[in-house]
Amino acid sequence: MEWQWQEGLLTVELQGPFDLAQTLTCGQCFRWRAEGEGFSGVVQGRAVTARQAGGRLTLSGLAQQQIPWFLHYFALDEDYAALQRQMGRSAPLAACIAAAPGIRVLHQEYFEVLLTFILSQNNNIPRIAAIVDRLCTAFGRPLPGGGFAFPLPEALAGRSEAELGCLRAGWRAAYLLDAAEKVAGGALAQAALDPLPTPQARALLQTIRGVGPKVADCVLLYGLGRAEACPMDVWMKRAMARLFPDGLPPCAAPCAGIAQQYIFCAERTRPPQPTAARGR
DNA sequence: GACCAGGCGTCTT
DNA sequence: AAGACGCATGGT
Repeated sequence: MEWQWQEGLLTVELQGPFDLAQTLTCGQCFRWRAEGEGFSGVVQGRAVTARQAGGRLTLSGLAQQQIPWFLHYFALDEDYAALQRQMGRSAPLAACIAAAPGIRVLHQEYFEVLLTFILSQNNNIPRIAAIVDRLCTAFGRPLPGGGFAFPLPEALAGRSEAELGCLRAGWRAAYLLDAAEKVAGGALAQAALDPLPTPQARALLQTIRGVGPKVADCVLLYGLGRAEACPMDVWMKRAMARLFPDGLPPCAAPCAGIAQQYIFCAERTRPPQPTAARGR
């Protein structure tokens, strides 16, 4: 894709479907906030602003050498037009894509995804975001332009549950500590997971306390770039069963997690179904 | 007050 | 293997 770097501002000419707002508000990330015409967030230890105007995305706050990383972060190096053509061979899936065709599955930072989705269990999105904010404020490096980086594993490893009390994360605090310790210790460092086939990586992730099948697949999909990983909670299983009584179609299997993201968003915004007329 | 929220660990059958 | 239950917190 074409891009231009000028005075700290990255301008990308978008190819294929892309919608910044859909991408940042579809429940896959927790650190972006709508601000004015665009969004602001902290990624890769940089306070970044993003703004879309039609077929053009502009980013500020990043360093020049981070350009390729950020293009990959927004999945701008992937052919989503082709991906959607492929998935759209299934009619119900095509309908889900049509509900939010501009979604892209971000390539987020592994440790951040691990912790934020541990926090997501039996929780709601606004509160997850609030806890993540407090986590960064309390344990993240302060950034020049204000705000805080996401904490390093080492900044949390060895802390006590009492020290995490300020997060008001409840019983999830103990899970954060176990995750941080295993990542900092190397056993669950990204370098240990990247070489593994997805099933083995999934099993290793689940050795962290508080990481079950759902959180593990969120980490695989959002944090480790495994597009085939498909987070399934009970709500999602019900939606899948209704939309795909014969199972997810083969055209979606290699990118089941990406398909799942369209389904999640389409279902979440689905208008209440008219119930059968009831006498009264 | 009851119920719910992108679950998981533990304890029962 | 599958189901019930509690978990801490905050919002309807």
